[in-house]
Amino acid sequence: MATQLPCDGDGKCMKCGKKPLEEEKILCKMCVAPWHVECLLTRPESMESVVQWECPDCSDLAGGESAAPMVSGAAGELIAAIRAIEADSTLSEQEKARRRQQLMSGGSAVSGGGGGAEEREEKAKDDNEILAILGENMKCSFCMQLPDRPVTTPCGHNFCLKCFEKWVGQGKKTCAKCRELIPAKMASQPRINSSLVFAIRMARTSKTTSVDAPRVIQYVHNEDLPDTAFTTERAVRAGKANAKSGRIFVTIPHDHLGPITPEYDPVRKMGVLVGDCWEDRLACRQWGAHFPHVSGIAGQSDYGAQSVVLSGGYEDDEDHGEWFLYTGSGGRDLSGNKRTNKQQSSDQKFTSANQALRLSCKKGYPVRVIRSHKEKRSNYAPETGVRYDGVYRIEKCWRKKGIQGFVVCRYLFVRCDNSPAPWTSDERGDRPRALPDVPELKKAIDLTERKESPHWDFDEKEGSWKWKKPPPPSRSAKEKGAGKARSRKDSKAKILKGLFMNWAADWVLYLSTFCFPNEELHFAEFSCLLCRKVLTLPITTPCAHNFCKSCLDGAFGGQKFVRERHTGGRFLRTQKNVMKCPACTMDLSEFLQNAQVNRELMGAIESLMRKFEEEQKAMDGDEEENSGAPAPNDDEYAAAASEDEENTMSDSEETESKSVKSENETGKPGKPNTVNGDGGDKLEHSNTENGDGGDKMELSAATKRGRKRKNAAASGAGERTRGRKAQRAADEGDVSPSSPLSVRSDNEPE
DNA sequence: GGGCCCGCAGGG
DNA sequence: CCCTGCGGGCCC
Repeated sequence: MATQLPCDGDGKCMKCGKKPLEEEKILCKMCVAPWHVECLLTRPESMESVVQWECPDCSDLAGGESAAPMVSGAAGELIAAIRAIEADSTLSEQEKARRRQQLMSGGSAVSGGGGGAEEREEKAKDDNEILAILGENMKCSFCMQLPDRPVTTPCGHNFCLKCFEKWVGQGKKTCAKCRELIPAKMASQPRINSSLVFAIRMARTSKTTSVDAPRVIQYVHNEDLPDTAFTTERAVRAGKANAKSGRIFVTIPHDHLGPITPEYDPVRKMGVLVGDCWEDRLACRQWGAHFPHVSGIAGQSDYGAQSVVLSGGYEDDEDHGEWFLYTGSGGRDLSGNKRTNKQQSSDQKFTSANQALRLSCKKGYPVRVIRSHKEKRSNYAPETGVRYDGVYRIEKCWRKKGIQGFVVCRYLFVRCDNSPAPWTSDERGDRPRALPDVPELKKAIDLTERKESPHWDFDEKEGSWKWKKPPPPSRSAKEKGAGKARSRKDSKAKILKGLFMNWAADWVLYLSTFCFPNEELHFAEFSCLLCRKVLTLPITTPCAHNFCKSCLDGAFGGQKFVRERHTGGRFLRTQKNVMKCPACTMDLSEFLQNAQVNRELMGAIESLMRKFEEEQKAMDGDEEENSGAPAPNDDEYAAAASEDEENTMSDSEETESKSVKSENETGKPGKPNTVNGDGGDKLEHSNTENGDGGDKMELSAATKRGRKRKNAAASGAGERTRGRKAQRAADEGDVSPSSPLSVRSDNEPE
């Protein structure tokens, strides 16, 4: 087994030497050491396994098969001690973490503790301790509070964004705490440190939740998935410049306004949560947050706008987090087959997308807002990828002369979401706020303000934002169903290729497409809400959530149903231990005392499973028996070439049945294609890596007429210029000249 | 890091 | 059908 190494004290990966971002690191649950995910031979497969992840050193030691060479005897003892903490079922996860850390930093492990009487107080004390520790280490040196919108200097000191900006604004160039020089870039473009936001928020939540019901339970989940690599089983699809979109996971109609709530989310059953991140626009699209692939505005001029992306495409944009000024689209010269152009060349008007935004302004509709890492001038943009930041209302819109001298449409967006923004450690969402002062309004032309009362508004009684007037009915005929979006025309192999059958969502998609096309299959019935895989020994709670028995056992590992209490000599009545359903707030302690496996459900699943296996076997036959080792780059699951409905001429003959050969050329040094090293004996969750080698991406077979632009001819050869990659491939003799790109088919290449 | 290119998706 | 578009990979 190749040696694997963690990150060193400076945060540098000892394997590749790079300094991974926070989100590219994973912490071992045993020794709390950070590891660079990219350099791991085997990556965790799911969120759950991220939380439960053990580094190669610790797991090697545990397995006892081959002790990792760099773990000394002393370290072995340390790990044993950590294991003891880990095994102590009387400790909360938090307490375990605390003790692990104590151990790592040289303190001695606190012995188990009997879990009895003062548990609650003890816990509260711990939580305060966490807050205290947090406060010590990262108080803003200016206001001496836990930083609001924390920014972190390279020297590792934390400040409120506002305080920091003030400091820098005074011309200071060194860290207020250690006098280390602040790099100019950081000084001018500080970014919110989201890990810190998370840490502060967690500390605050744990403090409040120890007393009462968790208010921000959604945030726990939410923050569970900011890392693009692990957010969802399929969201990680490596984006390709010209790729087709993957399947849409949510069931909202295309013109859905407002937040995407759980009922539209058969996969996670959570909806799209504020703070959800994706690697790119394609993945974001798959969750319905913003459908257009390139366009920054989703909307229809006579209906309203669904969403916008802040991506730095227009220099007039101005981002203040809770509110921002957005620029309309258009006014640019896109000739020469361009999709974007930094240069304005004409005035923008309130038409199409711009008009859609204006309509949403007038009606007071909520607009979903996505921020992209490409927006470099904003403090609030994510470091990587794109992020859903909740809904905003457009309070005013107008036109003005933009920076480049042409008139642009302007929109004042103000946040109005029930969940706090990703950059605050608030526990609550927005309250109605006064409109900001916008100096440029003085020079506004065509100012539009809302006259009627807004459809989406704050309900004082409920203390939350909601539809005060019903949203306009969807006009979108087809709803994107997670299961139904696929047509029967798709080859089974093609679908299967992208799926991982342990995941109930994928499994249900497969079943509902091929085995039970006429049945309504739901995700929930088959998936464990904890492991998200197909239920084994399912238990259905009174609140109608399903879990594997083992997962549920694990969730409440060893907790007692009642607590004995006594003060001094007096015994008090035993107190019920509250055991909340992992999916909602219902107390399951009663139920769990006699929880029974849902035999009927199990039977149903088993028979479905049988059916599935039959289908699969049949298919394996068709596919000439090639399902052995899951080679990361295998092409055998290639798909029927064209499924383009819009292609009226069935020119599939033109799409030669040729697969681009992939001898696993390992790509260029910079980009490891196949991380999965040894395939191992179990199926890898390999869709992240495997489809990734550019040539192997499935692309639409027929290339349509090239784009007919006014002066398209000026762009080059009279006939459509072939893509460079195709050109290169052709040069290598891999692709016949008539076939544009890697066309794939069910057949093996001759 | 800037420029070029182009399949896709959606509006009208 | 035609037009537009705050992408993203790749080459220079």
